[in-house]
Amino acid sequence: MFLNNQITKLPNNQILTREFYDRDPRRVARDLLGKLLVRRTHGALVGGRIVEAEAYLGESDAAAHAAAGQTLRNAVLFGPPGHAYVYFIYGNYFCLNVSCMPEGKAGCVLFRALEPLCGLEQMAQARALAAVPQKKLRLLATGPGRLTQALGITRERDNGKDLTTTASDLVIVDDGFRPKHVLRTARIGITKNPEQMLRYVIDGNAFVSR
DNA sequence: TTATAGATTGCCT
DNA sequence: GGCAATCTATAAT
Repeated sequence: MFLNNQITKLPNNQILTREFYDRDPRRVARDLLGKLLVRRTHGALVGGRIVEAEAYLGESDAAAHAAAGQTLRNAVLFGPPGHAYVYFIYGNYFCLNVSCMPEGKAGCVLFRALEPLCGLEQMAQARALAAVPQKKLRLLATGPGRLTQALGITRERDNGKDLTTTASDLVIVDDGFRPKHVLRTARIGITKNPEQMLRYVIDGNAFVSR
């Protein structure tokens, strides 16, 4: 069902604009569900549909990197909206966020899972998987660490990148898809401020983590 | 200068 | 279901 739904073209006019991200991260996270996150390198498209995302707020949110104020590491969060914030976690993985809110105000959305739609081979290769077994498609880009690995996202390569320009090789586009039902749950893996319902998932989608 | 916790994953029992 | 691996930012000595 996924393989015969592959994407071959990405019209530039469907790239989400800076205004889209210039809002409360909770609204942005909700609206990012169903959009496409795609890496385009020498003509090839690699990516899929966003099915899970988490909102991180500013100083009021103890779980957010911005909670302690601006540092060298989290500076992107305080910059203009629509830029990639990539950080290294647990000595092994990168996590991809997009900055929200106007310049000077922190806030972001963490991408947690994709439904793979294009470049499955490249993703499998990037994930060091020998093949793409139908039963294990979830292993390609479900989970924030797997997602970044599948798209080759690193801090050096992508941190601070503007995701709203046609020149960017990493973009988020609207192909018209609208999720039927969205669920809100607690965020995963955090210890501070765990009770807030800031994780957004497409209800019933098989590529949501857990 | 040293210690520790962390927005995870994969392998172990 | 439990836990080690591994790097970095930040807190503690």
